[in-house]
Amino acid sequence: MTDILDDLAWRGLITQSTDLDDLRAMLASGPVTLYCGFDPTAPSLHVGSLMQLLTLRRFQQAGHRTIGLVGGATGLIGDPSGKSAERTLNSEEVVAGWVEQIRKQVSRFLDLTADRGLIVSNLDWTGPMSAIEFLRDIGKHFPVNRMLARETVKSRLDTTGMSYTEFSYVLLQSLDFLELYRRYDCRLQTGGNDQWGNLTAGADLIRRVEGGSAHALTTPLVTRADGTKFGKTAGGETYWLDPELTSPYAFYQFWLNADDRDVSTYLKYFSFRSHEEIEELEKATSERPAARAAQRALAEELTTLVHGAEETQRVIAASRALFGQGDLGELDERTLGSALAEVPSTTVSGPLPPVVDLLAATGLVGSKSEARRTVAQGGAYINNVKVTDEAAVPDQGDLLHGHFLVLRRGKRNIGGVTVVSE
RNA sequence: GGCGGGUUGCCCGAGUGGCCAAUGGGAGCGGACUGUAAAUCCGUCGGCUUAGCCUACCCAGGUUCGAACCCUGGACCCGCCA
Repeated sequence: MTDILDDLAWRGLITQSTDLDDLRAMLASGPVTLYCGFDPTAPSLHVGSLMQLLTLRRFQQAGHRTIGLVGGATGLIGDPSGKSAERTLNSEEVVAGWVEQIRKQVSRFLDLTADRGLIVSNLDWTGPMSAIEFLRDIGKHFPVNRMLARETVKSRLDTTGMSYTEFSYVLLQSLDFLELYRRYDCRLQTGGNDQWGNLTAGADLIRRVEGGSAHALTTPLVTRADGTKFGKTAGGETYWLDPELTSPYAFYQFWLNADDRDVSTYLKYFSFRSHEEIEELEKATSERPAARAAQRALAEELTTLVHGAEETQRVIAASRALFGQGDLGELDERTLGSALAEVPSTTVSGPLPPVVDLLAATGLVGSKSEARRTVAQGGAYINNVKVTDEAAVPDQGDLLHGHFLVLRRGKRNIGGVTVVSE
């Protein structure tokens, strides 16, 4: 088996780590228990969290024991890392609901059989703890002058300020590491690079309290060549892992549309393909970028990982059908119907409404005004035929197989209309 | 506590009684070029039952034929002094 650290390093997945030689020796001497935490700050994890999930998975595949921690407690407090302003607290009920969602998602990526991996919530040990206990046993090990020197705190002191609640966050996360060290002999915590301070604080606490040695390892912040935020739509919406929040089709398209300049980096970060296969794909990208072999491979692999093989085949088929060069009318009814089931759609019964209304109904545009504008600018299509009249109304003859319309806005936003009998 | 400044569309920011749905920039969107890529250029950018109407310039009142712009009260933010 290749050394896990060598693999991570090759993939560019190590940004910072505590004593690498020591960590390497530890990992080489036998299975190590490690963990990574996921705070319930939303009902779902997103593509950014994926990197952490997959890193845990890599460790697990290398024979180590992984713990996925769900932040039932920390999610109630709010991590100030990387945040420029105080966040509003979410209610306990809301967070409790999210904990369950996140727990399910994390479980998907880990092998939880035979003690190879487990899922915990930090509320289990933080909940029963008294304030006095917390302040005496944990707080005592955190000198305020050192806390104030932390980048997260410093930047906020000069600007928007920070509540005691968020100020204390690092203590809770450190307590988690200590607790997992005690319970499971957990020796390593991984996380995004913005977590470095939180991770090392935990390792320090373990040293102070237990005299033990524990490590921290961070992964890079994922960037995009065009400078926009990774994992967000152009409009700023997040790509979630939950199929209810981001459809598998949209998820697949997200990866498929990766910039040529980024795709090789993403393959290394996110794919489980071998180094050789990845190098092959890199070569393919530089030789025939238009074929987007790397993007296709990446999109297929990750969609499979997150949404399953079956769903992935459906979205690939849908993408192929809808973006194909051929006539949409030549697709058989079943293929077309399934393809449209994957994209934003609407159903109508009764007389067909104007194109403008249909565009708005599918969500392809935000308003009818926008729909009119799109038509006026020549960016609206029905069944791949440009719509030139703002008042256009499709007729029965436009319906494919008697009940489908394929709407398109711009180059790559496709929606569907299904006509049902009343 | 005292004095002063500010709050405008997704963001930044101009506008100080009618010509303002509101200059300009950014983001977004569409087009051209391509490869469902990038860069570039062009266009567009509150909503609607679209020659018109409705809603909007922190909130609530008022003055006026007419207010984002004037007056009164309120909320929030930011400087300087203490």
